[in-house]
Amino acid sequence: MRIVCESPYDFRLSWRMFSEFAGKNATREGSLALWWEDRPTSVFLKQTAREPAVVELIADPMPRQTRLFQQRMRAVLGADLQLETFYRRLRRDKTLRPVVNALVGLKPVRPPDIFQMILIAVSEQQISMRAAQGIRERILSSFGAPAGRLIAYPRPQDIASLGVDELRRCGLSQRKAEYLIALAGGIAAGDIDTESWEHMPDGELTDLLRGYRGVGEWTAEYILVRGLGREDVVPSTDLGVRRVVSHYLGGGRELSASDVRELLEPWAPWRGLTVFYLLAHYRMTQMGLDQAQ
DNA sequence: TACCAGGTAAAAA
DNA sequence: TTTTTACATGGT
Repeated sequence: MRIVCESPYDFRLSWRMFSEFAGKNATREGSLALWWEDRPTSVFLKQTAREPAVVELIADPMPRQTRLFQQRMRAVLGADLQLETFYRRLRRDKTLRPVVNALVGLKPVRPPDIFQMILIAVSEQQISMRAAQGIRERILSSFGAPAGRLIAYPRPQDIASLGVDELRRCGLSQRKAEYLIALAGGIAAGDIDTESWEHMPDGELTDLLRGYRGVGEWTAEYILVRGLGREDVVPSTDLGVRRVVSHYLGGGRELSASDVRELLEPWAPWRGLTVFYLLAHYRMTQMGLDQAQ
């Protein structure tokens, strides 16, 4: 299967950011596992051309409804995201110009499934990314579905039927286990209609999500920007966001959430995407830029 | 060892 | 109504 993406697009660079904490759900080299047509499925992705940007994809087993699958993969890759206007705007700023220029073709990769994103978000509440990753690995091992060498995240119906202590044994807190089981049950039963989330306006959807137990401001915004590709949404209370915004735009001083909102105001309607670029640049600067290539 | 890490809900004040 | 507390793991 062949996916043509809006260029510029650098798949390797983009995938690095996604796969860093993916554990057994995805490899650094460009494969991932997901449930598709009721089967755990492995997908292998590789960019074969730059201009136009083409990603070749092989799925195992191959989906029957290839059009829907292609649509999903386009969303995962951010195939329709156009970066040029965003770049033109950021390059007018002398601080952000080098950030953009170091990361040309970077797009946020979306988790292939919205419940997977919910699970990631809840697991990352409060504790470090590393600690959360360990917990997710145990959830994958215990309740995920092997697909080749990888493991697909459990579906809502898989989590809905669990007892709280089964998730606690993976390292989730009592509370988080309750949140996830209730959310999974709501989705499995159809009371929570994640399909309808796709086309709701940012503010309305954020409010809806915050109505669910376990989903506060941070989690709702995190799901919107990372899970649904909402380019303007920023979890401004997020410690990592406050750190990078301070580093690049705030002169290194400690920032409150409202400081973050104020400093990012000029970058609408790409505030979320701007922060993604800052986070990516910061991370790569820490690791050394050569490794990023 | 203690404390913090890409928060949240519920108890206490 | 606002403030404080418990919670889970992993790194320092």
